[in-house]
Amino acid sequence: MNDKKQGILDVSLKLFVERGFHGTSTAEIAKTAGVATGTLFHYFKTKEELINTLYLNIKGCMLNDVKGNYNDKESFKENVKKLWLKFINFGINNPYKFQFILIFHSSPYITSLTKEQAETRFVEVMEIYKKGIEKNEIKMVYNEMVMDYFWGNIFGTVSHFTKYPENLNEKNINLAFELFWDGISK
Amino acid sequence: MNDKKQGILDVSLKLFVERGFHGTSTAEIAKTAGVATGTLFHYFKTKEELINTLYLNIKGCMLNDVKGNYNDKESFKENVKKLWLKFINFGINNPYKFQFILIFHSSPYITSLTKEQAETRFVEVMEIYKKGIEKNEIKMVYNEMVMDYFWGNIFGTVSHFTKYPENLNEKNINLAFELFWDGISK
Amino acid sequence: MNDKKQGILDVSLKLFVERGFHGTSTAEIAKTAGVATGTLFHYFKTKEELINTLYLNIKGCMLNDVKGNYNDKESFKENVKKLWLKFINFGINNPYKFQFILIFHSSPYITSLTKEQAETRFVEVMEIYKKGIEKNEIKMVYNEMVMDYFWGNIFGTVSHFTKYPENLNEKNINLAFELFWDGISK
Amino acid sequence: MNDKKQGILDVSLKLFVERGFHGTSTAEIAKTAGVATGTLFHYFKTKEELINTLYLNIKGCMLNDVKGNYNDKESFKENVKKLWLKFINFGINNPYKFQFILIFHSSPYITSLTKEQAETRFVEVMEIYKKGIEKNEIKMVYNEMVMDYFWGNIFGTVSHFTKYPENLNEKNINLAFELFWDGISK
DNA sequence: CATGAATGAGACTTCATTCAT
DNA sequence: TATGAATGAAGTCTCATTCAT
Repeated sequence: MNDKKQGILDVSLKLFVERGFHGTSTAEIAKTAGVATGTLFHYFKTKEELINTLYLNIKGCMLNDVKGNYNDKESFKENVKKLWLKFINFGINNPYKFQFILIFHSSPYITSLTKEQAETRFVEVMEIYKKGIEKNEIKMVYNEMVMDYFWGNIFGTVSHFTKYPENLNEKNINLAFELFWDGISK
Repeated sequence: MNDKKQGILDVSLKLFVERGFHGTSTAEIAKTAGVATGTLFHYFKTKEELINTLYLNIKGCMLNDVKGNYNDKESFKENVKKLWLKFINFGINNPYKFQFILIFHSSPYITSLTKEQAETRFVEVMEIYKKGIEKNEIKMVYNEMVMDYFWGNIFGTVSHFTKYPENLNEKNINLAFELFWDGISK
Repeated sequence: MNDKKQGILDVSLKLFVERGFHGTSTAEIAKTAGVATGTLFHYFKTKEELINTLYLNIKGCMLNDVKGNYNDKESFKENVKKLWLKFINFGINNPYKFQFILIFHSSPYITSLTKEQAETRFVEVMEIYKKGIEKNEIKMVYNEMVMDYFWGNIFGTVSHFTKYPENLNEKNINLAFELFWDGISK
Repeated sequence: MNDKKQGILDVSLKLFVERGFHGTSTAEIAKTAGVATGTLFHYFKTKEELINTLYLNIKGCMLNDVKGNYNDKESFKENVKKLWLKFINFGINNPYKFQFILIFHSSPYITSLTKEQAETRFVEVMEIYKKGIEKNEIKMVYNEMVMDYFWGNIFGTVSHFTKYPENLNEKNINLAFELFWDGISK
């Protein structure tokens, strides 16, 4: 992707998270990115197109960081932990992107088309839990509740280590995972 | 509190949650509340004072719904469950207020003074967990992590039942609590 | 005159001079005067009526301070000096009133009716210069030019002693008068 | 300078003089200048920046019209008369600019920085009077009083010829100068 | 007489977007 | 591609004035 286009996206991420959609002006995005306002509108027809592109971009980033196949040679718990860790790491290493997803997940500026596009590829990532039920390793809880338990925990854990970076170490990460695991495991 | 003032606050809650701070105009708040724009600014010097007042109000509501003393005649788990349930019920019965807290908890429009005022009274509510550690019923996890585990779970659980209201029944609530409890309990 | 009414007028004078007509709100006048906004409008139907009343008041003050009969026992110069001094003293002792007259003399908020009412009584004060021409003591200059020479000098002299109050003493006042007198006298 | 920017300044001068700072809306300035409101704020960040720029502009105009070197081949009186005339001509030919300076000279909208910038270059223009004292041609009056006598007279004289343009001719101008000259000369 | 809540027009300013260069 | 001057609708907030108490 073009340097200027990418620059605009990078700057937008930071500003949209810090000040919200309407709180960030296209003029400021352009200025911070070091381009003219006209240039911004050359790459993105409207401000909404910009934020929708950004949303897809970021969800794509997260997906890349998080995807991976189930490894039959390891235990189910190991497999779940790997996935959990990838999400946690993504959140810790990309706080702006993580926040962005949280904030704009249910915002009216992201069109339903965009949300749909972003969602489809995630479903397969979550298939892993079906294995857990098959293998009788996790509680008999319906899918949607597992998902929301998972997300709530990811959210809480990432928030925690972002707020208290001094607590971030392997021991505490493992501790946090145990809280999560003991919740869903049988 | 005055009728008109309260009307403005009620309308603001809905609109701020649905469209964000900058996405909601004072003109629209006033119009929806059935008062003149001047009246809004008669009660709140600025839009920021309005949202800060609203924030304190809503945190106050939540606190009222949630507070209560530890009952020594019941088990520790029972006590925790009661607190957890109060939060969940608050979230389910007041989805706008719950969302509002989530969205504006870390927004730049809420001053640090406001946040401070809102926070102080919450600390004591959470003291309950100290009992759990004393009684050796919950895992040896430091305070802040328990809190964030708790909040993440509340967030995930309320989100779940708000998204799928058809799943809301006693059985599922109990299920959700067991996920939470098995996570922190020894 | 009523205490509250007078208070409003006093406060208005100061604020109108410092911030201009539109720069001063009726709310601020009322607040500074220690009355409710409604009270202000009880005494003055509109903001314009207030400033017009004030204008007439102040011109009246100046006239009172300045009037006096020609004394045939003293020289013409003595008579002129007395008049000149009265104006200078009025300006120095009432800087706000003096400024107010300067500023609002040609403003659109003062109606022509008000100006007319204020002007009529001043004409006779100035009749003194006719004596000077009769007595052949001042230059053959037409009336309007004498008036404007006089006013320009009053303005310059008062401005001077207001800006540099440390220079205000009898010697310098006399000096200033000599500058004036040597200009018009033959 | 840009056409539109200059147009805005020209219109502002007229309106600020006729209706005052707060009495003139930016919308009206823009409309009268034939530009959009946004354009006004493209060139001037705020209404105050506009009036400050205007003030510096106008003081610069006056300075240009008025400056000139002392000519040793002519008498001191001739030199003073030339300076005096330049001010009078400026005032008569540019009544709006002259009024503007009078009105906004001591207004709170003009920042002290602006006033300072405008003042510095004027001091040297006035140095001429030092020659008069050296040459023993003018009265022994301290500097500041000469300046204020001068300004008062300029003000009075310009006001006069602006009010009564039918009196404006060489004879009356000379007459007015004699009033001034006889005042300060020995 | 006195109050101050309530009004809505209008003030200053910002902003997404366009278009000639 | 890239620019930034220009636009005018819309935003926040102020203000003179009214009126029920």
